[in-house]
Amino acid sequence: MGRLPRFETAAVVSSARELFWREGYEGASVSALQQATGLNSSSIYHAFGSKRGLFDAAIEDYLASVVRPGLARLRAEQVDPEAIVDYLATVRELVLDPAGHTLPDGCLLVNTACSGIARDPEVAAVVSAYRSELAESFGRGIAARFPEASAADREHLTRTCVASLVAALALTRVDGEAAAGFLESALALLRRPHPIA
Amino acid sequence: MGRLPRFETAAVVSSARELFWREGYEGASVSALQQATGLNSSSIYHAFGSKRGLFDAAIEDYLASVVRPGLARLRAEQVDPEAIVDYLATVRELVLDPAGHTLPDGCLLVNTACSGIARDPEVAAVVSAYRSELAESFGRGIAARFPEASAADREHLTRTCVASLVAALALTRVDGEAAAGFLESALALLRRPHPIA
DNA sequence: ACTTTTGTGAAACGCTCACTCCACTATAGT
DNA sequence: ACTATAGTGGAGTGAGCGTTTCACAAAAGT
Repeated sequence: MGRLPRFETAAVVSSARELFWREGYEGASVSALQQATGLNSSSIYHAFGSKRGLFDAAIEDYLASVVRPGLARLRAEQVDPEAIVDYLATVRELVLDPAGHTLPDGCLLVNTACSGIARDPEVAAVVSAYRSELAESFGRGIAARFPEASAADREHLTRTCVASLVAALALTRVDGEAAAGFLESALALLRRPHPIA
Repeated sequence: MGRLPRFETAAVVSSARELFWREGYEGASVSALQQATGLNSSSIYHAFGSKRGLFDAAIEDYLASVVRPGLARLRAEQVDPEAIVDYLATVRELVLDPAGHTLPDGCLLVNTACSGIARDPEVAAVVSAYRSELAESFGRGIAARFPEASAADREHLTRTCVASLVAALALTRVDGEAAAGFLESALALLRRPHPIA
């Protein structure tokens, strides 16, 4: 019953996600969100309650449409020993793109962690869960690559790889070469025969 | 000639630096800066030209008063082989502080890199130079610790340590334990007898 | 056909933003 | 003492912020 919406929620959230990714939560004004989504503010507030509600939806969409597809091979039942290397090498290519068209704004969630809204406990929990998810996926990739290593060594290597990724995404905007360097050195660790001497 | 200022520039910039660190460039409003510094807006604009001018001064002060003193032992002529370990261990303690009173907001420059103002080329250059400065200092610490390692190995280890620091500072706000974990794993690399097997 | 429910459009809300203006005060040089 | 210069206080600028309101449009259930 009632009038049908003239928009597709998925497309709206996807547009909002792009804007938040580019401009950050504080930097994406509601009027810019109106332009990006094609909805006017009354529809936005009707559908999502607040700018914050749309942001939450955009984060969910980011995880579902950007993060998890990228991690798919690391989340599979059988993990390819090359999967973790391929993942980091792919991100390295993206941040190195000279035109900067592919991954110009780093990671929506890393950017969020460094912004004021990260003081909101719910937002902090989402970013923290994202880091856990990265760590779990990377851990599986590293276990597949170094099956004979100790759990402690794999744990350290996993955290180092996650740190290299987070740092690369944090600095993509200001220095793509440096970001690629972080990933290159993480790859160097993964290309050794054993994780720890 | 002319009336003398009723404030000390150093104290004003230091207060502004704290506010920008806590709230970010966009998040620190001019009226909040008035409260923090004790100056009213006309004095701020007279002395610094713009909010952005005060921000630039705050960044300079951050480098001079926070970053470089911390790196002092790594910038000395003779670098202690323990200096790089001590540095990372100290940061680890700071981000782990349960009350979060010591380093609650990560790094002013990392936060800046993840915000909208990082698209300004001058700001990007300052953050990029900060990363270079970190890398050079860490490189010296690692050369002192692993004098017999190859240049390539030291380079990789340096970048991995810088990445671990940057990632820890990026996530301090949302997950201090995870930030400490990044540093812990970097320390594990440094505590091995040789950087690469 | 009519009621009920829901989405839409446009205008406006009070508020804060970065910034400016100007009269006034205070000092240094002459 | 006077002039030139520079800092201060306070009110005010227009623009933009997130959000709300409300009359109206459109579709589902009876």
